[in-house]
Amino acid sequence: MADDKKLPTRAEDFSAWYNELVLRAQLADYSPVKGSMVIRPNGYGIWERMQRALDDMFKATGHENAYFPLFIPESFLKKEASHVEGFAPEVAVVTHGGGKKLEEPLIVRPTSETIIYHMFAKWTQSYRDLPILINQWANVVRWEMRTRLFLRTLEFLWQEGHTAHATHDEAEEEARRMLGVYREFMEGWIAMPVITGQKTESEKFAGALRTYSCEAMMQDNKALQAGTSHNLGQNFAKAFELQFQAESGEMAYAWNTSWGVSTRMVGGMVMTHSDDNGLVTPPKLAPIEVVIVPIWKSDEERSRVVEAAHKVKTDLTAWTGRGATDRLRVRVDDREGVKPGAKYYEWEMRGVPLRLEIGPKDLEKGSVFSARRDVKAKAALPLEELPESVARLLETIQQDMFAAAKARREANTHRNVTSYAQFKEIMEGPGGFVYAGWNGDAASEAKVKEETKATIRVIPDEEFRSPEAPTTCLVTGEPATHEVVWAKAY
RNA sequence: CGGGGCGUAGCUUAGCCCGGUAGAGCGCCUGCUUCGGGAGCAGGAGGUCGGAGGUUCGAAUCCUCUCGCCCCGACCA
Repeated sequence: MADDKKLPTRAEDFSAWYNELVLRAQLADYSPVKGSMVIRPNGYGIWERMQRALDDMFKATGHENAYFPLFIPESFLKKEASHVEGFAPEVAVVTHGGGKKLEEPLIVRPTSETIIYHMFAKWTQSYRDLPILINQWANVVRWEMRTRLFLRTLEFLWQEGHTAHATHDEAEEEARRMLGVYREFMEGWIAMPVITGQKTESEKFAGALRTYSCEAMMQDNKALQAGTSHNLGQNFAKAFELQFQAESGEMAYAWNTSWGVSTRMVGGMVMTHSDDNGLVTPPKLAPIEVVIVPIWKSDEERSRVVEAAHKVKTDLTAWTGRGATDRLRVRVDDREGVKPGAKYYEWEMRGVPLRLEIGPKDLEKGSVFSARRDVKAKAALPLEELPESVARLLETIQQDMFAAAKARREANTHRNVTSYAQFKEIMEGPGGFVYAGWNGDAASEAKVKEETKATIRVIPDEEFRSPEAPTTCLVTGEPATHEVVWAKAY
């Protein structure tokens, strides 16, 4: 009986834990259409905070928002050979409109490269029109066979940046810059450490020259690709005749990049930080940072304590120490008929980072009682300078969550793995990230995937590489051309 | 699309084998007492048993068809 109030635990069934948590924390709910979901206010509030932070970062790096339509002529998808090959199986096609069969079917965008570069071509004549730095916030549709809340659904929300440049190097710089922006966001806001690097040929985006990605480790030791940035080269420019006249007078094809992150990050946040009691949200993304629970026995106490609770909320939200527009996000739970303990469990399930309890004893002492969501730590905070101490505590929580996630990743990262037998043991057992040598051959990559389900997540950027580069390929024993990170992935 | 499982109240489900007209827990509503880690008592609302057809005096239960969902595998941010 008490058991149906508890979540399945991560240890006994990670996947059941995740699904149940997403529903119970009211992040999302299943919609009547198989494979799609409703994002509820609790979940959407987190997404909105993600959007705002990222959007500011995109603007700061010179991008502007625009909006391109949902429907794309089917013929557009076919113009770039590897792109159509990559996406055709998962595209939803509209064949009828207004009660009539359409002359040309429309596809529902799985991504917008084709329509965007078609438009860019229309807008570009000279090198003076470049670069074009555009972002759009949109929904996209990919008809997946197997779906999971936030991680893979038929429709999802994302942003896709699309840029056009005069030179390869400029495009390359842009692709790398945005990868850096993603990393900064994931680590600074989601408190989710990531490894950055380049994707192998077999894992790169259909139509790209090179794909870079941010890879995070979830609590089941599986990798989550949390964001990607592509140098598209001139593939789309050629397919859509995106040309410009260079300073020299000659015509040249533009160089493009595209980069995106999605509501999948909400799933990443859940699987990085949450525990068996429910959601744990990093303060910076929490729609509610502080919940105040008043505690009383008699009616007389109730009126005093509830009044004090609202006064504390007012003091906290009026404080401008984080800037006039970044106020503390506070909620008072003064519902009657629900006992304090029940409220604690409820707000813990919903992931509120900090709880303040205010009862008669606290009022006497001139303090409130605080409880952190991320760790079991409780302490009295003096009412004097409460906003400052609350803000400090939230900042500490944010940092501690990042540190804990990073420590967990490191503890489950294996380096100096040279024997394939040892590798198999790791993948069949605890899993995690394995740094190892690779001969650069897609065949050895495919063999490992076939035999262990693990794939090369990324060819890591320099700062993540081992002090001594592996010299032999994990699979074949041949000389290694790269050090790569292997893991099972979502 | 293959293999496995399941549809009974908002949720979890009992009943089905052996037909007799639906019961529980949680949640919800009202009232009183409670309230520093998931409250108690009393009263109450809520179900064409996924849908269609058949067998039968009678179907949640037996038969046929159908729809949907979940899990496992083949595709993927």
